[in-house]
Amino acid sequence: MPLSQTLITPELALAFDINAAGAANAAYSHPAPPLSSDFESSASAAAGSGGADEPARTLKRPRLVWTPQLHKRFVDAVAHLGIKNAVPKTIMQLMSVDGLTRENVASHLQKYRLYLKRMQGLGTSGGGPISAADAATDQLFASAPVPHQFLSRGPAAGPEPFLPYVQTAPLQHPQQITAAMQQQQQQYYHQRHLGHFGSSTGGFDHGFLNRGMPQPAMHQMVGPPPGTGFLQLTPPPAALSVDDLEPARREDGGERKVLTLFPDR
DNA sequence: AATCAAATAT
DNA sequence: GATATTTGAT
Repeated sequence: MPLSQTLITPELALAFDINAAGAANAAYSHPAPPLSSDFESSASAAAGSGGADEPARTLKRPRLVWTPQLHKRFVDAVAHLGIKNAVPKTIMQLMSVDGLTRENVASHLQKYRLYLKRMQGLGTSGGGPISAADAATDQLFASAPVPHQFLSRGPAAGPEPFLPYVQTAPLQHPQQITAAMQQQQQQYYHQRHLGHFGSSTGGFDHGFLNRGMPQPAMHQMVGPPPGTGFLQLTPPPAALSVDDLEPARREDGGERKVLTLFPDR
């Protein structure tokens, strides 16, 4: 283990960084220019200088939360790349979410592939039982439509014609965005609570059957359950930086503190 | 160097 | 339980 790192604990360094970003956070509302220089985008600089004081590599970034919005971006990216080119690096680049790392994508991609594989198997025949563990992890994946090409057996399709967000779409009003996001959030939590497949005979209630079906507004179940903390990376109309969000705090005990972009309620 | 899938860790 | 990290192979 590198002795050079032991002088400053990750917590200390992290706290330091929070303070540095604090001023910017105060003015949350205006579109924060990508502060991304701190993290992995500075890899080249770090390599060049060879200095030991590069925080980017030393610092633990907060654990990424794959919101339905973010996942949708992921799926779109994969779809547009075509299965051939859909590898972590390119996916990450296409998504153009600031602060998103290749490893974030790789990890997610691995899970997503397992999900797709399971789906194909279940297509025609009765299909074997899905493990409880698998079913539990499908929540997120069910939130975004699965492009048809993913389920086909034939040779991989090429990149799709239209490109969605390489160029930033014209901005909507912040209020509208917030509202839309909240709706999706509600839906997400709705699924979390009522989720699982209750169906007994025959019909599965897989998420992709929900394609385009607007859920009637339910009771007002809002906001994350208190106590469950997470950091949300928002997949932005324009690239947003993770740095814009207050990093989740990790303590030695493993306790995590929360932070969400959305107003609590 | 990237990627992948499986196992394992947090 | 969800995500990260490690591992070993290509």
